[in-house]
Amino acid sequence: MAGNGRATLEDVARLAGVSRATASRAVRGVAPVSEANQESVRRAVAELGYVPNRAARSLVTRRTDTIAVVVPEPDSRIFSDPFFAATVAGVVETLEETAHQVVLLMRSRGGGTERLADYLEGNHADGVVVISHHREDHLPAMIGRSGIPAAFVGRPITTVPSLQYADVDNRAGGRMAAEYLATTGSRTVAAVAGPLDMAAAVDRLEGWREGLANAGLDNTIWYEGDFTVATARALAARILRERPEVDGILAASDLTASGVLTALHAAGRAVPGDVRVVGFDDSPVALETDPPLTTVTNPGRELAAAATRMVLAALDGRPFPAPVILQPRLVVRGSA
Amino acid sequence: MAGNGRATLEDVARLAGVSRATASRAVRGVAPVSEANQESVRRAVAELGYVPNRAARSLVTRRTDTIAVVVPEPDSRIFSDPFFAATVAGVVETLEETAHQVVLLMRSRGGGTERLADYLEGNHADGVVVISHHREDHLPAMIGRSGIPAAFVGRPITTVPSLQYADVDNRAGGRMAAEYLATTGSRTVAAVAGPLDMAAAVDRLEGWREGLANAGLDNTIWYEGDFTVATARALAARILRERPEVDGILAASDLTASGVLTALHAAGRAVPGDVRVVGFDDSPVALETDPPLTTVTNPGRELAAAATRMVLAALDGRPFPAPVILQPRLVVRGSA
DNA sequence: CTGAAAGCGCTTACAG
DNA sequence: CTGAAAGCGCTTACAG
Repeated sequence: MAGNGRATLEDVARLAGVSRATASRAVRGVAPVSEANQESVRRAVAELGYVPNRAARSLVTRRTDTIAVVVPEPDSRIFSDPFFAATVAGVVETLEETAHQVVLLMRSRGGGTERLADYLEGNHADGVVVISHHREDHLPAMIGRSGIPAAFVGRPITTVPSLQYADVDNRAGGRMAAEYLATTGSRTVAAVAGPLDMAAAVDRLEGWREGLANAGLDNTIWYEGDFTVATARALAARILRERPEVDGILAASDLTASGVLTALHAAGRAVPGDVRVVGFDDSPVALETDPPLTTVTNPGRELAAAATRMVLAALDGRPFPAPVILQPRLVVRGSA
Repeated sequence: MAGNGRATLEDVARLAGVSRATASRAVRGVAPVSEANQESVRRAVAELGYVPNRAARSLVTRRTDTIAVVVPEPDSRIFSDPFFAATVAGVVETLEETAHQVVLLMRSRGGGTERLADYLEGNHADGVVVISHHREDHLPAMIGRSGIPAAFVGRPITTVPSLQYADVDNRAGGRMAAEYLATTGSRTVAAVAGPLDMAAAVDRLEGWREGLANAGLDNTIWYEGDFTVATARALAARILRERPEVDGILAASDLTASGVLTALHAAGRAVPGDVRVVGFDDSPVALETDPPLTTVTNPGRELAAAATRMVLAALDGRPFPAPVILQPRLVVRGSA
């Protein structure tokens, strides 16, 4: 056994009475190796508690068996949004099955995205899944330059050909939400959008406006937010001041909707009696608010799993032909 | 240059006109190497865009320059708690400076913690920071067995000698919260605890009960929760049913408190008029509720940074002598 | 189906 | 301060 107490493939081979090459093949389960040798190697591995040395393997295979999850957000609060939490879980779960390790890359506080670029260009990961991408992080270009297999959770806001992603049809979702409010009685509908440097925010806003226009309602009352509760509250309060006649509010996320609800409560407006509210995400938050949220589905876990599988596919040399777009559903609960 | 287009140390050495050994020393910035050679290596590195191969380095140094963040939770919703989000950010930030990569290890859904054990015992990481640890994950024992340098964010619930951790003094924090309610007028105080398989929940509950006893109040009205909003709501509703005379509620976290607030609103109880509420964490949530929360500080980011530095110190062979315990403060806002 | 040999890209005694 | 050489622990043609 090696000096430091950890068994090497050499030890396994010796104990099993085979060559290192055969031991290597048996350990990895790649043909061809006789049943008898397979068995003795298996036994030797168990007895020695052998675990392959990742670095040694990586050095020759030129793969790191590492996928980076890139969260180009300077602010950790992003995690507090259940959508992103689900997203991270989706990546981790999918990669568990393939024995890839998941490296977490965040944007440094106050810093830019250079560190991300260095990491990616350093070939430290085989592939990357990008979560929560904003226009000015320039991730699509950076990734294109590095040539690393990648997929985005959510459409990249910069259109780059060949860039893979998985997304929900946010525009259709927005349309559904708006048309629902319109067809069930709301006459004056305002919207609290997400940050317009993110594709999801842009697409939902477009969908809302389309839906309201289709229903013959004014679609010009909207405010740009940032997916946080605090901003949503402030904007909702402002809406009530500036447009007291509003009887419906479209929120860019469930977290946004919960902020809207708080503002409505504080102003003494009943929900859904006076003002009806529709969220987006169908996250656990939708069940925790009072009343529970009518919202649009946006399955973060599945989207992340799909994006991860895209990266895995690219690594296998069989890239996906097209983005994965999931159709959203409207879930009606108490808020509208 | 290497066949695959990436420069190796060999290429750098050749271009700089030095040996590989000298190039290696210059790249790492370890003495001794002459100024002239330092400069030519620097130039060669820049020209070739050289980045050291992590695997090759790791193979000889026997370090991976990787720290694992272990989140032994089967449920990704844990991330949605701003405290944990802050904690992850604290680790990532601290490790940015040292060029360690951060591997994210979660417990598999429905599965146990064997995968975590395999990973740790496989020497894939140099050290580990544990976040959100429960009694039955057996992480302290597992880590003891593997011998890997580790630190917990939050006191491990199983007392193991030499185990390092950073925590806030949860008991003192609980006491402060309870005594504050008692000395400012609450007569019947109930508590919504966290899950009692976590040390933070146990310690806060003890602190509350001590504080209430010190003030001569009944300290037997408490319910075990799980740090989620939904459970907190249900328990608060139950408290109002079973103990309608309650005029103060101690919540195990800000998220818990927000659930309590929702239940109180739904029941038509004014806060702080009828019932006063104190949270724990002083997270962003405390500013988002209505009214904003009176709460106890629990700086997740700093605790995580401290735990991370403990691991780093252990890797340098200078382990911390004792756990880091931060003193909490009570922050008075609108809810009590 | 199997093994001897080369080689992945580094770091680190060692000798000078 | 510098360089030649060994070696970290694997995988992979290649030949048999």
